[in-house]
Amino acid sequence: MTPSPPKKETHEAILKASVTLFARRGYDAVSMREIAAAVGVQAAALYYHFPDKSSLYLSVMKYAFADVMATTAMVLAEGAPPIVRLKRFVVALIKDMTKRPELLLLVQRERLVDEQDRLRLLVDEVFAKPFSALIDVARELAPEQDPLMLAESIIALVLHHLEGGSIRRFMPGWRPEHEWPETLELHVLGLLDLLFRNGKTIAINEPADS
Amino acid sequence: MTPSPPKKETHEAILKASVTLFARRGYDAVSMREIAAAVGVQAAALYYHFPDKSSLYLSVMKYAFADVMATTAMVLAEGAPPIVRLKRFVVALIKDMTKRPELLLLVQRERLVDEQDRLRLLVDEVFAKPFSALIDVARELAPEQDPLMLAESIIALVLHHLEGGSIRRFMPGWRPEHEWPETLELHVLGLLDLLFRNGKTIAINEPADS
DNA sequence: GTCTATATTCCGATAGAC
DNA sequence: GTCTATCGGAATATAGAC
Repeated sequence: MTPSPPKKETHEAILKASVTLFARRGYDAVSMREIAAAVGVQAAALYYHFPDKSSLYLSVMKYAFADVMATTAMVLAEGAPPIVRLKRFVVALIKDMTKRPELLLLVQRERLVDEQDRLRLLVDEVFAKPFSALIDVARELAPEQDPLMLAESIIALVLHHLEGGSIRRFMPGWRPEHEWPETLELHVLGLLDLLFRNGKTIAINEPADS
Repeated sequence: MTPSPPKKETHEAILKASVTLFARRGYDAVSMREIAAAVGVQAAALYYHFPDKSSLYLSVMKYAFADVMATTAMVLAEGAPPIVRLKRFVVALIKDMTKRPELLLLVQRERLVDEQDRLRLLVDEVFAKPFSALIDVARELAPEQDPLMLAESIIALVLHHLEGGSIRRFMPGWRPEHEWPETLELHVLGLLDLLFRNGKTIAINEPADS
């Protein structure tokens, strides 16, 4: 028998391995040979499944974000006071991005690209819907503020902490618990109480989520 | 005469051109030939000034951030109420990063690197001092909060907006004024008043800055 | 579908003339 | 200090056998 029998699922195996590699090291730094090695095939086999490297990358992005943000958007739409929906969104976002850190890395890298087509695609297919829901909540919660700016600030508070891990370790005063998701959750929810409840805590009674 | 007479300032010209290239496209995507072309010399000439590409990159980082953050740290140390110092810091940070967007890009890219030596160096030589000052202000301003988390959140509120430009343009509800520095300044200062002054505005009486 | 083999291009870096 | 010329290697991608 052949040492590695031909698999029917190579296509998806390529996508899966590519997500990890592209996320950790970026498009330029990852070679087709490397992806092939991770899958267990020769580099030439990749070109049977994808026409070239950049097409593969686009497929990887669609594959990686296929299901995300669906539950996140749902949390925002439920019938509850806006501050509660917002807090649930923050909790869900922290959990999702902690569970799949590659997604965060892919977005971080994509924000550095200036190919408008790719960005447009990513926004339309992944972010547009939950972001609209978040803007609606922001408008309801603080009508006197610019809803888009406020929505981005909420996202900033969550994502910047999660993205900063590698560099924050060296900042003066850093301790390991600064990397814990619970620490971030407590911190951001506290800020939201300060911002919209004059510091009074409001419970959120966790709904079933992802 | 030779068409391009040998310049004494080639060393700095290399650094200057490299800042732009590395910022816009990243370490891997920029070739030595490309840098040389931007300077107007042959690739081999670069190796007279710098031993190799990674050494060049390190020199580029030191060069780019040499003066920045110095004035920023000063703003934080002045004798004034902590909320005022914090607001001045935010204003200075927005101005600096708007004036030199390459710096923002370089930091964005560096946060995706996991070479600990490089990150350690960048933090020690560039960020440690102003960040410590920011933490001190945060501690003074809100003793019940974790100062490091709060400091990072302040930075998040500024940087995330500035970094998001390319992708935010496609978000639903976006308008051109969302890219204006004044819009961001007004927004963040408003949030700080909500957070630490129960919504009451406090003026900051701009000091002389960079 | 996957392989081996290879064409082609580009990379970082060096040698040596001037 | 900068040049021309080039080495050695690794990259993407293709051709054709199986």
